[in-house]
Amino acid sequence: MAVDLDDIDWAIIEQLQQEARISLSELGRRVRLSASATTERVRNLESLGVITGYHAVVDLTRVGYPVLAVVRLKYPGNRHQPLHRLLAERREILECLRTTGDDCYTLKVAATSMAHLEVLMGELADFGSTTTSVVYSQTLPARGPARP
Amino acid sequence: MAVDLDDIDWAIIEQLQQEARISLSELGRRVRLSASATTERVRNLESLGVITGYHAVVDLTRVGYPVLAVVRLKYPGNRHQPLHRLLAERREILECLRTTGDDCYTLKVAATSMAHLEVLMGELADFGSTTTSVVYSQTLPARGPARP
DNA sequence: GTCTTCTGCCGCGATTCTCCCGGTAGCATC
DNA sequence: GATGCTACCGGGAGAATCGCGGCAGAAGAC
Repeated sequence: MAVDLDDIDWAIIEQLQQEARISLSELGRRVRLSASATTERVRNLESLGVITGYHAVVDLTRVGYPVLAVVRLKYPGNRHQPLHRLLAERREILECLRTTGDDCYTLKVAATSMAHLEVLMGELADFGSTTTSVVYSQTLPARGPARP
Repeated sequence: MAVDLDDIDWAIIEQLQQEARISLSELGRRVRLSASATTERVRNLESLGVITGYHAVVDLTRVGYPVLAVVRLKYPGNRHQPLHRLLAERREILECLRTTGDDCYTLKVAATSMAHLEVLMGELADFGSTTTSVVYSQTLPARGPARP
């Protein structure tokens, strides 16, 4: 499952984690490789599934979602289909992790207001008992892994 | 704080959330605008702080971090500096949210093995009591917000 | 030793994109 | 109707991308 990556691969990954929109020639300059060799490396990392995508990140508050919450969902049954349907419909749910422990799922939810959050919590409560924590701040800007 | 965005801005945001490395001309084609107008809009979204960055996402397993965990940290004191230092040093900590409720912080941690996770948990336990849940799977690929 | 194959890199030319500019349509304001 | 303003378009210089052939070094066969 794990792919082995040399220093240059890691340098490429670090750069693209930070600034995904730099040109391949600029990236090549930074990792000291020609543009064509860099292109080949990047394509390779993509097709190996090491790099899974490139995403713009937006400021949730500035686009109208000032409320962010972490929800833990304790889900008694085994019937996961309806939850999956909700995840697909409700774009306010930004992330959903299935975990060990008492709380089967941990979700990250964005809301336009506390009233909106209340509505979303109502929908989630259909599936089991929830524990909600509102986020004060992102202490860390989300980031990717470094070389082990 | 919130910026008001029209349909075209949202179309641009949606496209760049999905595929951040498309060219500005291609983006322009998709949102039915000339390349130069598109460029101007994107620059504007960046300088308004709506778009905060572009990041490559990697497959954690394929780069050597097969273990992902969500850690809740109950932090009794008020002295947050040491934790901030740990966050800066330890790149295995991918995300850190400060939240309401009993557990002051919620972290996302990547580890190379359970043994490695154990070490990381030991370091976090210095700050307070922790609750760790290992992640089975990401039910949802992390995504950004849609138009409210 | 040397022949073959393979891998990773480079350089080149055709196409495409980016960047910066001036120009213009629409819409207020005076 | 003159003036500014905003958002857009088009054009041209320069840069980036893409696909190709070619080359150096390593590995393996004999």
